[in-house]
Amino acid sequence: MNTFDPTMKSSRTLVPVDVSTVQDRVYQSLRLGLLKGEFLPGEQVSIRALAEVFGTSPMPVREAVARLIAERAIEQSGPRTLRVAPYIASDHENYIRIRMQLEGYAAERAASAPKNPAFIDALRRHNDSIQEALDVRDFDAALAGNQAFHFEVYRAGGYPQLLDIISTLWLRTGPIVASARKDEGLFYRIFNNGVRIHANVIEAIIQRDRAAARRAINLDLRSSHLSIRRFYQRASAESEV
Amino acid sequence: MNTFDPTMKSSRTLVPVDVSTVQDRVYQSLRLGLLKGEFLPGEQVSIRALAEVFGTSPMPVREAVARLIAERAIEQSGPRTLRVAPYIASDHENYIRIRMQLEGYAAERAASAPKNPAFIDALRRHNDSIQEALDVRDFDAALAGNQAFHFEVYRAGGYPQLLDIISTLWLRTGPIVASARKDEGLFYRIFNNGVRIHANVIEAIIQRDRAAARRAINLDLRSSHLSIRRFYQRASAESEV
DNA sequence: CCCTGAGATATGTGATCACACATCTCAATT
DNA sequence: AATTGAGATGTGTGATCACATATCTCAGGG
Repeated sequence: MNTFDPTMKSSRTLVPVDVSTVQDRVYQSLRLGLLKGEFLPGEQVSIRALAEVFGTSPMPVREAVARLIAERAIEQSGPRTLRVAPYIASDHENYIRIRMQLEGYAAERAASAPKNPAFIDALRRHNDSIQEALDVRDFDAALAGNQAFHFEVYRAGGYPQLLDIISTLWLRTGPIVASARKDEGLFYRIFNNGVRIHANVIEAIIQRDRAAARRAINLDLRSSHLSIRRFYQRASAESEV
Repeated sequence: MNTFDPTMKSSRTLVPVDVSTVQDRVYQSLRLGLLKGEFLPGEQVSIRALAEVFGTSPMPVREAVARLIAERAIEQSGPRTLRVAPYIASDHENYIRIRMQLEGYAAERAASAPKNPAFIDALRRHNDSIQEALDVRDFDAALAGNQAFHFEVYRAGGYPQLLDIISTLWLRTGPIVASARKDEGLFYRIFNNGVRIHANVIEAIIQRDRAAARRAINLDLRSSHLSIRRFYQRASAESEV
């Protein structure tokens, strides 16, 4: 009798189906939304409301939110209230310090990793895409390009575990950076400055200069941090008037 | 009419009651169990079984486990199976590298932080407690002493966010280190060696020598890592016989 | 005018049920 | 003897319900 031969599958069009769970997809969706700046720092979120948006029961959202709480991207601000991690100047500065350690380390390793021409091309392409996005005031694309550039570097220098931790840290600071869009001038300055610094990162990697690569990445983090801090200082000063 | 004056509470015995949720307590309990080595790396866990142990419904355990999954302390090894993160040599080495960056950084900062006599005393006391525990072969106490020593250092040099991330990393490597108890000789050697290295850490902190503090902490991590790797290599070689 | 407290509303939390499915056991088939 | 597949069992997953309580609104009393 003819039986199904799994080794034949390459000659068929059958392909593995998606086996992910609802909570996984909700989690990924929330994660992406946080990175894209669709949530404001400190914004209150509700499990039921999110469930309605996703068209699911509250159950999968609960699980996804529990994971985001563990990653400190969402926090419990009261006994029965959840919110996106707010901007707190001192906390944010501390996170930047940690990111400088880890992302600087990853950049160092990227600089000393075996060179690959396609890799350098990719870095240039990502950096150019930021500039192009800025030219047409497409801030979503600028954010995406910035993220792509950084993770291209870290992927080259980091192992999966390092990348994973760095991702978690981006998840925490993501809404904060993204909220800089509120001030178009500020946003433009941050990322315009970033493009120049990224060029230094690329140069350091080409030269295999570990220390310079770390310095450049750290400068990128620090300078955008300072701009954002000024932004929030000004914003809180205005709100007090 | 006499009304209740909350400012009087200091003269009464009334004290805030525990408002933590069940899932919080379950989470803390699981976390402590992982750090104390009550779970083996790769050990399968079941939500329902844990719920029965805790005397709750599966619900709070689900939430707690979701958080531990996000912290990579527990992982989904299959569609409907959960297990404690197993020992995988290359993964563990990567985590050690990350820990060297972060814990080394925290140690550096501890060395340059303003000196406090009570702090040095606490370090010595913790380190002595490890030695005393080893003398009577009390491995639980040795593990606890080691953890207390390290976090005393990190608390002095780290801010809450750094401490938090380091804690998460300990949660992942906790069961692995704790499992070294299976080989009493190995365990004794690791921690006996650790006590000597800790003395160097203390000395570096007293001397305010940042580089030496980082080196000593990194040596501690690396040497115990190498011992554990040998332990697992031997164990897997035996199991193949 | 300020404070109190009742009532309405919305929230996370926990329990319970139903379900799909991975895994194992073991007898029937080839 | 090896392989198949039915059945039992245990698992995470998702939906639903019940509940305590935080927050807000607003009328009543000081």
